[in-house]
Amino acid sequence: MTTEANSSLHFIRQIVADDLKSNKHNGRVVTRFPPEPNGYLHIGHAKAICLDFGMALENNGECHLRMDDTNPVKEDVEYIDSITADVRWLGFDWGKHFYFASDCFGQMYDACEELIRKGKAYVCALSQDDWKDYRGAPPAPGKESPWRNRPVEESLDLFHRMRAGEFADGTLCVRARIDMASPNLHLRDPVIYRILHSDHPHTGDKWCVYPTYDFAHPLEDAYESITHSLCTLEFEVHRPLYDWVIDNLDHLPSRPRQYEFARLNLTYTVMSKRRLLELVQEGRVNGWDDPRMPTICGMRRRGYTPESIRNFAEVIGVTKYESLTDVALLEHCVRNDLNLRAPRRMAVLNPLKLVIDNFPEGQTDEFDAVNNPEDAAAGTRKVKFSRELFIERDDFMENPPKKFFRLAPGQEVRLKYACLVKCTHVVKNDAGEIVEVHCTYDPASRGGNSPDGRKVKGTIHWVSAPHAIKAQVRLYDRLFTVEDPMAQAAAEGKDYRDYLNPHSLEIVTGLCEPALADAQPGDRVQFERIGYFSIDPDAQPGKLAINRTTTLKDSWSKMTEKA
RNA sequence: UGCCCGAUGGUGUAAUGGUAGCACAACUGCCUCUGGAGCAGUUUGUCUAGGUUCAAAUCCUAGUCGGGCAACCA
Repeated sequence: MTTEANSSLHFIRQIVADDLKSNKHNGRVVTRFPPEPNGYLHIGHAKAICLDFGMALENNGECHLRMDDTNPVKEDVEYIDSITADVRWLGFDWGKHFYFASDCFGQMYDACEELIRKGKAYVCALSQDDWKDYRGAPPAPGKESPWRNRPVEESLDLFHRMRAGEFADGTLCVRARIDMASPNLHLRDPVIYRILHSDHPHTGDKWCVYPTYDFAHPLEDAYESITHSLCTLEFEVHRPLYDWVIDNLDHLPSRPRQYEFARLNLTYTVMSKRRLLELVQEGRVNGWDDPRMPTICGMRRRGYTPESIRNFAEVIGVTKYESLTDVALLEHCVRNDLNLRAPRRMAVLNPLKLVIDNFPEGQTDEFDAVNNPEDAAAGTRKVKFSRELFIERDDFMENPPKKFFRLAPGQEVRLKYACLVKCTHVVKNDAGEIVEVHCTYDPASRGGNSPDGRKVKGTIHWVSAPHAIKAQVRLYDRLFTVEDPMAQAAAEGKDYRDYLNPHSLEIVTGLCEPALADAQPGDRVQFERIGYFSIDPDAQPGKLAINRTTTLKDSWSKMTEKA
């Protein structure tokens, strides 16, 4: 699919273009996507991935995939595989540039030593609580740590012994010696190395001291010769520290720059790793890849295509303004994509029996059905037809309003691809519910044409009762009932979970045309007049499970809602 | 509160001192063997006040509002 966006020159593209023009990095563009392996990737990450890889792709550069694993307490190998799989699925290739920040722990340790030797860092023994007092609150300057002027040799010795495991967690740390009076708190002697007696998912028990993000990140970027280090807005105030680290170390292979853009927020969902983790752990959803989750694996399972997500990332743009994007835009992107590629099938999700009284019992007919009206190459298929069919309960009304074009007593309708039928009467059960609709068909209308050119406004889908196959169909809807669950919760003094949509998943047994029997997990189809669906990996041979990706636009339901 | 960042229709964005445009959403109409898709059209916008300029969404100043930071998280 071609991108529908006009690929605007957003500010990051502008910066890269300018740098290329001024030959700032000798014509190179090297970016990186640096996830911390402590959670699953979501649509917000997809935006960042598309940006990071996109800038490289557009400029003949390279984009590295780097596990930012500097905190063993929070990270787990479990996440590494899912992250690489998700990035790959989105369609990006990091080539040989797959890195771990932890592979550079040795160099970072040396860099920290260099700072100490230069008198630009020191080992501090202040407790975390005391440190808070010393750092001070914004308007007033902080107080210097009593260890700030510790002799270099002593700091060096302590640092070595920290590494040797002589001290307990939190007893000592290394701080950069910057400026306790800075209005930017991040410059008031920030911690750059801390003691963590914790096995690391990647380096095992090799280390018990670990660099903090603020120290490690600029170094990782420099070691990999990153030219444009793109991150989200909350790191803006960290940039002076990022630059300080780069500026105060010798022999760094490159001089990377950090640029910040606004993260993605989407309506009717939450995006923070912590919230998503809660939803999973509390069983509010069925795992990280629950199709209601905004995770990449969830969206994949829901039936989203990588193309639609990439296109979405392009359409929403890149700015420094924190906004809330309407999920309708995402849905538009997937419809737009699937409309062109998803084969059409017929399925009835809320069945009502339809009997054609003038069609011989036990006889079967067969009609040609178009697989995709948007793609002639998709060809046609045969659909079986018989005296007893199922139609959608919504497609029949005993007492229809004026503009109801579907089936009603005395009204004629087209059974898609098959023939015209006219309703003669209905059969009800003791409770007064309609259990059967009886029709007669016009034998001259084979294939669904009206031989005398009479107008038949309604066309409905159907399945042949004896030929239909059952499927568990999962109808997914938005996870929350309000646009911004976090903001609403804060405003109303509630919890975001209070706004979980109790109808975000409805499971029904659908009756599908026989062609669905061949469907494989991951296949996407459009059920005519209903929506786009994807075969779930849960599907067993003969036991289909199907997820609704999104509904089709439905102007009839819009009319009835208004009435 | 101090520092940093930002503000263009309902939403997301473009306009790089020179006609405020695009997409989504909404609404009309046309068309249709998906009330889908498609086509045509309509409605709605530069936070406020000053200034610079022939000309300001754009530059300057002040204000207002919103976001971020104040973990030995990232």
